[in-house]
Amino acid sequence: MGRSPCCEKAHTNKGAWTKEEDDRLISYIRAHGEGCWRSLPKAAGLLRCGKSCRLRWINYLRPDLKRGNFTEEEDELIIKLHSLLGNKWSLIAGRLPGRTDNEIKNYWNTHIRRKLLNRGIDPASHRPINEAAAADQDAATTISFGATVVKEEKPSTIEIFGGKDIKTPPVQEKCPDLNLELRISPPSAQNQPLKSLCFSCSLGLQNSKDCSCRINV
DNA sequence: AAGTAGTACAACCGCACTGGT
DNA sequence: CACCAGTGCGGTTGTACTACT
Repeated sequence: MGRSPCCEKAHTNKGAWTKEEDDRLISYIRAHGEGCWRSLPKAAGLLRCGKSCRLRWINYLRPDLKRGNFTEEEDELIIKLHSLLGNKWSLIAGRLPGRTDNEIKNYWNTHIRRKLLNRGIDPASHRPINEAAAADQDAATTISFGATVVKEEKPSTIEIFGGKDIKTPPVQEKCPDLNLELRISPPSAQNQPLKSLCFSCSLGLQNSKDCSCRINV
């Protein structure tokens, strides 16, 4: 049995949003707030599916969005976060106020990828391109993922970013040279007094090779 | 000026996850 | 426990714009 479609496609608009549609969406959300995207289009008088409304609002219409070019600092932060998190665009966006996952994803694919390639760095692994190619060959024959070999069959839940749970995949697929052995511990263990944290630790990646504060030592 | 290639980004699609029943 | 609806995420596509020939 298949999942029912998210909307009645025969009666929905697709493609670029018009100014009038934007205005309708903005005024509806201002009046009623976000939530219940499925029923929103009908209530707002929009011939769009809820998904489309949500995307338009989150990626384009939200008042707290920072439009315009990325700064050099933002570039470096994205690269750093990507090396730690992989293609977890929503998590990366969470560390960049005013930026959306879609925006960062697009920016990565159009600008940063090229920038890293020009530096001779493989954008997927964040290793020098020669080394990354060699690692790829290894992976093709041994199915090894470098320093981190994940044996568990089922995903486990880890907590990072102030309480948001994410699932780790059963296979570690990104940044093979990074130790992403994330701390899984009862809440009591997380209530250690806070030292001043380095960048990696502030992300919940205490055992990362990038850790400079050695909080766990 | 016209045609073509490259780039940037908005939007769509499909799948996974979550919570309610 | 299974099922389902709603939502969120990541990958991909479509298209407008710009640069180049």
